[in-house]
Formats: sequence, C-alpha cells, structure tokens
Amino acid sequence: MNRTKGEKTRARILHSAMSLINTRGYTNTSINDIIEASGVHKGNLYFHFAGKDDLCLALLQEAKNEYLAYLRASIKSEQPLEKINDVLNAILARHRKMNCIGGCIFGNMALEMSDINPRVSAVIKDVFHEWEQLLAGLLQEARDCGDTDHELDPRSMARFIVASLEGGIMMARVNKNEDDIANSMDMIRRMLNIRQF
Amino acid sequence: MNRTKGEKTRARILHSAMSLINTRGYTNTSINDIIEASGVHKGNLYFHFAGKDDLCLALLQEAKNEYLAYLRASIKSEQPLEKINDVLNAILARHRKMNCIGGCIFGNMALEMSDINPRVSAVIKDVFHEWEQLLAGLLQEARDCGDTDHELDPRSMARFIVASLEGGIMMARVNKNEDDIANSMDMIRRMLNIRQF
DNA sequence: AATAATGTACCGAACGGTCTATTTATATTA
DNA sequence: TAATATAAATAGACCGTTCGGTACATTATT
Repeated sequence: MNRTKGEKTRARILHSAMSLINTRGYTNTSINDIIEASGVHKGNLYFHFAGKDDLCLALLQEAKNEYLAYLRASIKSEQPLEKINDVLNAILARHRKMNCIGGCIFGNMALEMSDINPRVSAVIKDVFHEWEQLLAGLLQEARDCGDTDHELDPRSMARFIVASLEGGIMMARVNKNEDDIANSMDMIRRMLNIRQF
Repeated sequence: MNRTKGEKTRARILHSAMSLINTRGYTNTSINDIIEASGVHKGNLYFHFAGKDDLCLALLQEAKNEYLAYLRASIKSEQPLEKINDVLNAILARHRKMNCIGGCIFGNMALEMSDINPRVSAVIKDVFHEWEQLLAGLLQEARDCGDTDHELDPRSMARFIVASLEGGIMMARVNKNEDDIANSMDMIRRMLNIRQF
C-alpha cells in the first residue's frame, strides 16, 4: 500500500488533517494548519485535493472504512452477546488511548456539518447506519438464541446503543473522564444481561 | 424585563446569535452574520459585548438558565417516575418544534469547543451536571418509593439518561428524523418500567 | 520526453476587531 | 418644567490578519 511518493504524501496530509480536525473541528482548522502539521507545501496539498471540502470528504471516507473494519475485527467471541461485548470493549479501548481528547470524529462532524454540508452528512449517516446494522445483526442472533428478551426489537436496541455510546463519548470529552463512556456501556450491558461489570 | 433600549438590543443580538450558532456552529458563524441577522451595526454589537468569545459565553449562560428553568417547569406530575416522564416529553416537544434543525446547543458547543475553549466547556459541563442532578434526584425519589430496581444507582442512571438523550438528539439531527430521540426515550422508559409507550 | 509531484509567491475576500463621530436617553438644576 | 450636562447607545468607516485558493516555475519519477 501507498506505493508511489504521491500516495504517501496524500496519506500524510490526510493523517495530519484528521488529527487536527478531530480535536479542533473542521472550520477551526485551516489549510495552513494542515500544511504546517504535515510538512507539506500548499501547492502540493492542492495537487492532491481539489479543496478543503474535498479533503474533508476523503478524510471521512477513509475514517469510515477504518472504523468499521476496526469494529468488525474486534469480534472474537462465539456467542452473540459476547460479540457485542467485544465491540463495546474495542470502542472503549480506542477512546481510552486518546485520553478523552478528540472524541468521535463522526459525532463531531455530525454536529458541525449536518445542517450545512449534505455531502459530509451523508457519509456520517452511513457510518452510523452501518454501525447500527452491525449491532442489530448481533442482537438478532442473540434473540434467536433466546439470550435476550423477545420483546426487545434488535433494530431499536441497536439504534439506542449507538446513540448512547455517542452521548457517552460526548460526555467523556466534556468531563475529561472516560468513566462516562464506561457508564454508558455498563448500562447497555445491564439491559442485555451481559455479565462482566 | 429588558427595560432599557440597550438591554433590548443586547437581547436581540443574543437571540440572533443563538439561532445562527445553533445551526451553523460557532466558528462558522461570523460577526457580520450576526450583525446582518439582528439588524444591529458593528459598533453597537461591540458596545454590548467585548468580543465574539464574550458574546458566546453570555449566550451560553442565558441558554443554560433558560433550559434548566424549562426542564424544571415541565414537571407537573406527582409520582417521581411520572415526573421523569414529564421531563422527557418536554425535551421531545422542544426538539419537535425545531424540526431536527440545530439540535442541542450544549451538545453542539461541547463537541466544537471542549478541547479548545475551557471557559465555554466549563459552562457546558455545568449544564449537563445540573440536568443530571435533576434526574438523579427524581430517580432517588423513585427508588425510595420502590418504583425502580433497588440495584439501579440513581446517579449512574441519570448520567446514562443525559448521555443517551444527547446521542439521540445527535442522531435525529443527522438523520433528520425525530424518531431517533423518541427511540432513546422509549428505551429509557423501558429501563425504568414507565408505561406509556 | 513526458508526466507526476513539489515549492513559493501571490490573490481577493472575509475575518474579528478598533476608532470616532453622532444620536438618543436620562439625570440635574435653574 | 424647560434647559442643560452627562452618560448610554448607535452608526459606519477603517485596519491588520488570516482565510481558502491560484499560478507557475521547478524538481523527481517513469
């Protein structure tokens, strides 16, 4: 991967931009900030990307692919409820590594862009939808096994899990305390009767 | 209230700024935007506010007071669990009126500013904390009455409710569908055994 | 030789903010 | 109560900086 010199430069720009935008926000991150952080010169950046919006979209696409792959790769158990637990643990680990800085780039961009930039919000919508479907599939499995309450709709519960995780990530970022994420997860486990807390 | 001409102007500026910032975000809203929307001239705005940051802080303080007062005023039932239900209904009604535009200004600002502006994030932290305490008090009441599971910690549950509501509001804004808020509320009611859904 | 990639100077527009003249409201006092 | 002094409030031109973006020459790669 990243064979040519240009591809490496492109990746370097995306990586720097991602890091900056995740903590400072999109509008509050300037092209000059990205240039400085990545060590790339302006003309070079505009050779690889048509503009700031284009860069942002490319960044989100890559983040989306990486994130969903990460979640899927985290599933290692056999039983469906344990699979869900694997996903929760993977998410917590990811944010623990960041020390409550940056939070979730999709949630951040969602609130910054969803009433402004339709192309961006379409990608965000996609990420949340696929994340939700991943969980809904596992919840359906669990229900079929009789591991969860039969009256609990897998799709509704999956929606709720994504929402309360995003909320927990938001609170953790505000309070600078990862316990907010853990608390959401504990409550989700409680609802699903997942022992481990 | 708003006796003098100056106070009216100040309020008008705050109102316009609030509306703009809530939908476009803080950084993406310019002083000129606010001037244009409020019909006030630049020198006039800078007579009432020291700068953009100061305006933002004043705006958040007012939004905080208004929001908490709104939540407290929404409680009309007698039983603690029904009081919680009152609060949920009030929140849903508020967002329904906005047609999924803007979302929650505290959540928005939280994700835009919490790693950048400590003074802003202190106010946000405060709002969420007071909101949480309001719910925690009601949950404690409910527990004392034996209306909820005795093993359910009121503070943890309150934190979880706030987080999952904020997450639901985020999802509703992205998906342009208020069902995401309602779904979070249904799940919360489910956890608390509140009939009405 | 041709194309991919990079370096730098430069641009107009928009940014937050300042300055000062002017108008409007309020308090004082003859 | 009418005139006046004082402060509150408003208008709008102006400023330096930063913004996203462009032009174009130069250097690497194939």
